[in-house]
Formats: sequence, C-alpha cells, structure tokens
Amino acid sequence: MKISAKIDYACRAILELALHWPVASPLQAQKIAKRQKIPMKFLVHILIDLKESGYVDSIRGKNGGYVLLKKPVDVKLSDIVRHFGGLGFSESVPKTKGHVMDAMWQEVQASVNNALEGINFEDIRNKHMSQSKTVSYDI
Amino acid sequence: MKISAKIDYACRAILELALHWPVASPLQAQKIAKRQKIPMKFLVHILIDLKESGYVDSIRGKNGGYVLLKKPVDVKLSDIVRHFGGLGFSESVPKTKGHVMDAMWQEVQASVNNALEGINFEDIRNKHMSQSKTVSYDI
DNA sequence: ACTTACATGATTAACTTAGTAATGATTAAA
DNA sequence: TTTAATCATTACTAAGTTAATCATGTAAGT
Repeated sequence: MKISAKIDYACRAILELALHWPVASPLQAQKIAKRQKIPMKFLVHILIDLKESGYVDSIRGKNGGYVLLKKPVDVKLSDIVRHFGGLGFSESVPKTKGHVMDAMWQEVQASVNNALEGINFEDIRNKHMSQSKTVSYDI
Repeated sequence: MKISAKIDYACRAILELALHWPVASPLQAQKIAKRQKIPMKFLVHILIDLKESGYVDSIRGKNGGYVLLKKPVDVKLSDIVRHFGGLGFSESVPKTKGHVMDAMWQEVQASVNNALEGINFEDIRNKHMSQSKTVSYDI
C-alpha cells in the first residue's frame, strides 16, 4: 500500500509545469521527463490523464507541449490524487457494508483528504525552489 | 490503493477478540471466521501474524483458541496497520530521495498516522455494540 | 513535404493479493 | 491412550494490478 508511481509522477509533472508557469510557451513532455526522471513513454499517458482532469492542456505540432491551465495555488494535491483513482480507504472488503470497520476507515480517509486538500502546487513549488539551488531553464 | 483485505480482516479479528475480552476462555479461529465472515484458511495466517505482533496469544489443542493479550483500549488501529506493513505514503518512487514530493507524501503520511493513533479497539468495540443489536455469545 | 510533438490502443513482465491445499504439532478429554 | 479439536507451517496458485514499452496515428509549424 503505497502512493503509486503514476500519482507521484503526475504530481512531479504538475510541479514542473508549475515551475514553468505562467510562461506563454508550452513545455514539452520530453523536458518534463528528463527533468523529473520520468520514463517518457509512461509520462505521455499520465499527461493525457492530466489533460482529462482539466488542469493541463496540450498543444500539438512543432513547438507544442503542455501548459498548466490553472494557477498553481488553485491545484490541490487532492485534485490530482482523486483524478487518479484516489486512495480508497473506505473500500476495504466488498459486500460488508455497514461494518464498523468501514466507518473507521472512512475516518482515516477523511483525515487523508483533509491533508491533501491543504497542499497546493504553489506550496510545493515554493518548497521545491527553496531546497534546490540549481533550477535553470533554457526556453 | 486501498486498505488491504488482510489489514481489514486483522482488525475485524481483533474486534472479535475485544468483544470477547476479558473472558478467560480462548476464542476459536473458526468462530472468529464465521462471525466476521473471514475465509478460515486465510484467517489462520492473519492470526499467526497478529500473534507475532504480541497483541494476541494462542492456546493450542482442544478448547484452544486465541486471546487478546492487551486491553482493547491499549490496542490502536495504528498498531495493527503498522504490523501489516503500514500504508507507506512516503515510499512513492524509489531512488529519488530528497524530492520535494516525498516531503509532501510524508506530510500526508503523518496525518494518516495521527488518525490511526487516535482510534483504539475500545472505541471500535463500543461503536460496534451501539450499532448492532444482535450480539449473542454462547461460550 | 518534413519534422516535431502529442494521441491512442495493444501488449507485457513483474509483482502483489487473496486466497487454497496439505500436512504437522499440541493438548484436552473420552 | 486413543481420538478429536485446534493451532502452525510451508507451498502453491489464480487473478489482478502496476509500471512500463511498442507501434502506429494525428496535428501543426516551417
């Protein structure tokens, strides 16, 4: 039971787009992949998922790439996690609705949601910038 | 990403033992399985795991079974979850230590831990008893 | 046209999960 | 002292999930 690579990669991709924001030019998947060390072929699928979520848009063709549609402060960790299927605490074992344990898992779930709601990508970007000295963009 | 059946079953087994507590006689795996609708063969493994955790002990032979070693109030949800490998938020993608996202997942992890610490099996037992009218024991 | 870049669906190897099966060991009771 | 109940241990397995890769298609700028 851990955060899936997919969710983690998705967040890193959003972070990368947030670092690039609000520059007018799109950021290519290739660059995101390289900077965040995400397998390129895998990233493509993730970016399409993110596009579906509405937080990201893509521009095809030469000079194409991806852009963040919202302000980083308006993208919460919970948004991304939820779009990738969430963390599903309350699901536990099927066919046992009403079991007291389900209520307990829901309590835990609620606190997770709360934590995820409280973190947005401006926070993440700021934290990232304060801890890494070597961010250089050649756009 | 959901609570595994194993963790959920483990908690239900503990709950069952907590409902039986502090009766002197042990409770048989068979009864736990039936009452909590846990596959018997699977439960056996779970009970052995729980024994390792030190919260439960077993008595072999005829009239054997399992007993809760601690007061329900002293068994926290976090204890059981941790013993079964935890929820592992902070693990995400390997070989990327120091990435800002790891710090974020750790924050989430902390809030989960906090929630799990705050729930003990006396609470769970009480909640269970208040919502189910039909608990009958024939010991 | 040609190149660059995103889009989409199929496929796959490795791993995890949720069990089952078979057999052994221990103890109480008849 | 045999028998039956009960826990212990190891091995196995089917199904599902994950983390990718591959092949091919579509769009757009030059």
